[in-house]
Amino acid sequence: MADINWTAKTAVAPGLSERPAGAADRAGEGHAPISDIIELLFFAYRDFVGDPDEVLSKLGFGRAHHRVLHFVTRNPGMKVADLLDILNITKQSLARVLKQLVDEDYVLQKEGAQDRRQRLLYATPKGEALSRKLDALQTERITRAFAELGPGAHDAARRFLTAMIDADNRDGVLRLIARADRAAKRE
Amino acid sequence: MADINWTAKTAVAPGLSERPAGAADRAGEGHAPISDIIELLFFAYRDFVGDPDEVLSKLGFGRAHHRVLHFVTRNPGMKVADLLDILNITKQSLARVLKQLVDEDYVLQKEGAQDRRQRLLYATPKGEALSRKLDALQTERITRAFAELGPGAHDAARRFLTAMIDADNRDGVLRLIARADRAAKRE
DNA sequence: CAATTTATGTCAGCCATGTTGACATATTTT
DNA sequence: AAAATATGTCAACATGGCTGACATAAATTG
Repeated sequence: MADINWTAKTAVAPGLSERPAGAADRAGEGHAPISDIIELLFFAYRDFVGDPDEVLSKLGFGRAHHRVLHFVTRNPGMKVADLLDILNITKQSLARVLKQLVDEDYVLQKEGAQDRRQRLLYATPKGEALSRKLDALQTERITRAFAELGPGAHDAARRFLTAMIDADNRDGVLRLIARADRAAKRE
Repeated sequence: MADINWTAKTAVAPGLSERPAGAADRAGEGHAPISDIIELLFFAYRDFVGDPDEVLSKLGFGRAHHRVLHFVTRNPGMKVADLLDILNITKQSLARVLKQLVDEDYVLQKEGAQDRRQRLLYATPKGEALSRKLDALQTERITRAFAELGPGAHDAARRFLTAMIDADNRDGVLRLIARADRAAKRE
């Protein structure tokens, strides 16, 4: 990850680059514009997905594999159609990465008990281990952030992120998360 | 955008899909695990970048064009090298989208005054207009979220997102944002 | 001044992951 | 028996990352 050294010894803002940033810049006159959130979200997300990417690339996998593995591990026995809805991609796109995960024994598919057309998805122990490893990297970042920010940060972050989701998707997402949390607790 | 109907009439959690979600699920015994943030971030970011994507595709552009146009508009006169550092991509990747933006008169390049090797980047009026339009979509989502959440939400979100950025990048990012904000205010 | 470094551009090709369209197969539903 | 559903698959294409190699002009340095 390269760092940002936008030193700007240009026509625009010459000599400003050595000024310290931080609270002083935000506390000034007026409130900061909303666009700070646009950019912070870009940078935060970039770093957030960057950690797992390094591990994945060593295995010949990419972000797409991570997403599939994550949701399958969190929701054992989910249908292919459910995964497609969550990821919001076509079945052909999913097929490519899913096939690799199945072939390399990270995920397995079981015929549905009630409906034998279904291929229910489960993470193998190998898959669970990788999923845990990848999630641990992201969890570490989040935990560090919350530790810095003090109590209430988790709740604030959750509410902010929830409010950023399309209104008609929010309930589905919360339901998904709640169910997976309950299932995880029962183990 | 498809919605999520993870109905789960499967072996795992039969019949749970009709339960309402929300506060009740979170307020229960113990605190929710961190993984909710992982998933909320995924869904929030997906929707967040989804809005501009629709507009962009009509113009034959993609997300990459948006990013370039956004940062160039916010930081007029920036060097190509600075943009590369911000986006964290190779110059070859940048060249592809930048060339299109220049060819179609959204961005222009001026020779640097002090250093004539530099090609300083500026958005044209056409480019600024598109940038504003795209940013407006994202701003709308953010503003709606903050309105729902009440006062303090903006600050909480900013602090959370900042804390999620790699520590060694944070100052650079904050500096970048602060400078662009000041420049925008002077206009 | 000559040599080197720097800022940028460019060609060529590869890879990951999205897309559309068409079609196949097994199973369930009507 | 017919239709709908869940899933898989083939083929082709687009976007936007990547690497490696090389080119040019301008600035910097010995």
